[in-house]
Amino acid sequence: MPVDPLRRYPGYAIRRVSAWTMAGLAERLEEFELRPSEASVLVVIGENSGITQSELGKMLGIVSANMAPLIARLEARDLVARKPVDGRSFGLSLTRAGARLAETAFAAMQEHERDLIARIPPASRAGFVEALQALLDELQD
Amino acid sequence: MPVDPLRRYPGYAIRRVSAWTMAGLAERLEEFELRPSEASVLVVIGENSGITQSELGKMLGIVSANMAPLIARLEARDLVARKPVDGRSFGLSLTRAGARLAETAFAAMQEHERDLIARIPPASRAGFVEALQALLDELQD
DNA sequence: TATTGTTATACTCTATAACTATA
DNA sequence: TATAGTTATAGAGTATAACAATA
Repeated sequence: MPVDPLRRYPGYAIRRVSAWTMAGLAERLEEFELRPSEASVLVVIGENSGITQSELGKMLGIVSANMAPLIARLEARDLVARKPVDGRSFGLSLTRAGARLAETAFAAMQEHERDLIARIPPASRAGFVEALQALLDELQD
Repeated sequence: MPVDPLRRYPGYAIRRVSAWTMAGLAERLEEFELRPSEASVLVVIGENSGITQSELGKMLGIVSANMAPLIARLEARDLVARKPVDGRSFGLSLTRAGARLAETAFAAMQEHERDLIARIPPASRAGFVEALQALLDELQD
């Protein structure tokens, strides 16, 4: 009987869908003992060996204050190595174990993405992806 | 020079866009001293006077353990009134001040939604909204 | 037994401020 | 002065467990 006055608003829908899909991804990554943010960091380092923390943070929208302990955890697990590039910044790279885990985690993430897309009516998939890309471009600044 | 391997994935894009738009909404609601979750609760109660906490939580995806303190805060500010409907549940309604604030906050939320839509290329808006509705329907269970 | 609401607690993501060290 | 990174702290949303009271 109750009426939901917010359902029709895309911003509200994004919020709900995001929370839902992130919970699903977190569950999927649990077996690797990786949070979503940690998995995305591993994948990005794997594709950009030598990237610095600040570059990584800029790409993923993670402020440096949060990046520091995140990288520290991955380094403590011997998944990521840090080598000074100058006196104040580090080049990040994956260890053997890190590269292996990044690949497995990325596969899980891609499977998760496929499951998500599969739930969208085919006719609206293209517009959905285009709109998200446009919004993501907006926030790249 | 660095390459972002995640940009093209809609699930990842949803996560980033959600965080961004929610931060914008939170900023917009700051002048009313309302969090996004509190504002949405006010609006839903306004449209469904007498709704119980459990019904409200089911609609908005808020578990009862988190609904309790949220409602308590709104009641303490004299925005929401609780009347027992039976020995264990309460019917929620807005006070005069609550109704006034709900209306103002809803207007701000709608303005925020308009700004979001305006950033989407017109050609992909329909698909975007349709896809989100389909996903929201999925998670209604 | 199931439902409603509460309390306590914890996790994740996000953010700001203050700081050190280096460019 | 500006940049890279660190530490401490806080806010917001989400979640589970344990519980009391009621249906």
